Amino acid sequence: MIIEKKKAFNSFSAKKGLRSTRQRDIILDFFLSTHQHISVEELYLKIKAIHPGIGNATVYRTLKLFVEAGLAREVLLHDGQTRYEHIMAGEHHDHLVCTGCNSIIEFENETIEQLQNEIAARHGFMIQSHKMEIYGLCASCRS
Amino acid sequence: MIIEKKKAFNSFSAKKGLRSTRQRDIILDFFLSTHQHISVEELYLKIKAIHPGIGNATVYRTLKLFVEAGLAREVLLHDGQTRYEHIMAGEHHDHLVCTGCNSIIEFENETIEQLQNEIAARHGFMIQSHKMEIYGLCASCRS
DNA sequence: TTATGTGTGAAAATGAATTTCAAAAGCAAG
DNA sequence: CTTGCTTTTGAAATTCATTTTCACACATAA
Ligand SMILES: [Mn+2]
Ligand SMILES: [Mn+2]
Ligand SMILES: [Zn+2]
Ligand SMILES: [Zn+2]
Repeated sequence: MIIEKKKAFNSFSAKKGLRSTRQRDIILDFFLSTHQHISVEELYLKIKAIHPGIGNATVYRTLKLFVEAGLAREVLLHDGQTRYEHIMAGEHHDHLVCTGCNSIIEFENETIEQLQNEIAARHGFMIQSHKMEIYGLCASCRS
Repeated sequence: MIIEKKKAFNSFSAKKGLRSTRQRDIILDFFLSTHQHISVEELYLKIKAIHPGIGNATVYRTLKLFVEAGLAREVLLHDGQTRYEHIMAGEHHDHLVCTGCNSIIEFENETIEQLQNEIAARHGFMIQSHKMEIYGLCASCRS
């Protein structure tokens, strides 16, 4: 929920001693109103259309704060741009990425996550995060 | 085996009508003699130390040929550089990446691959490739 | 309101990767 | 071998996402 995310960012800011600024509010509003997996440039252009004063450096800086605050996750696909998606606390999903139309299908699989834990344990490895991307052709691009 | 990879690259070159050049031979030798997950810049510097005439553009170009030929795979971790690793035909593995010391542990898990197939099938998706990276701390970095 | 340090935007800088282009090298035909 | 045509190469320039710089604007506490 959007209001909860705003609250989450406010408490993150407070805890970190960050100041509350008009720009961060705007960037958060726009980010929360977008679809998933938006690139920084795309988000910047949307914002600039309405708020021409906002600079791209601020958008870059602020998206990193969102990641730190746990509201966003970096998604690196295979175009040269860093993308961000919304996450809710404790939520996780992985991606089917269509190499034909660049669409993305999200999925969760508890069994895989469990197997990952076993693999890590077997190597004395402590998991912090993971990513899994399956590349191929989506149903419409196959036909 | 190194000789087999050279043969594989030769037949790829022949099939594609590529010329056989001293530079490509050198780059292939150096690539095959490196450890896994080397960045283009790293490989270029190693080569340049012995063959100062070789340019980095050629190294970039040639590594892409190796991927096309099926000898190498691109590995994108979270430093800003593209890395390449050796692959044998039909082989696949995934990575545990230590965020402490940047070391990489490789693993294979048939059950996960199977589950990936099921997930893809469920979405009418035809898999071409996939990647899975688990980030965290390796055994030595934990202590 | 003022003082202090943080945040911002424009512009410059960075750095990986790609492109350009003239010169060099491979290769097939003669 | 030589010739002629084409691909490949290296140096330098270019691209493009991202980061940094720095002067100025702004948030906040006193
Ligand atoms: Mn997603
Ligand atoms: Mn590997
Ligand atoms: Zn598609
Ligand atoms: Zn480690």
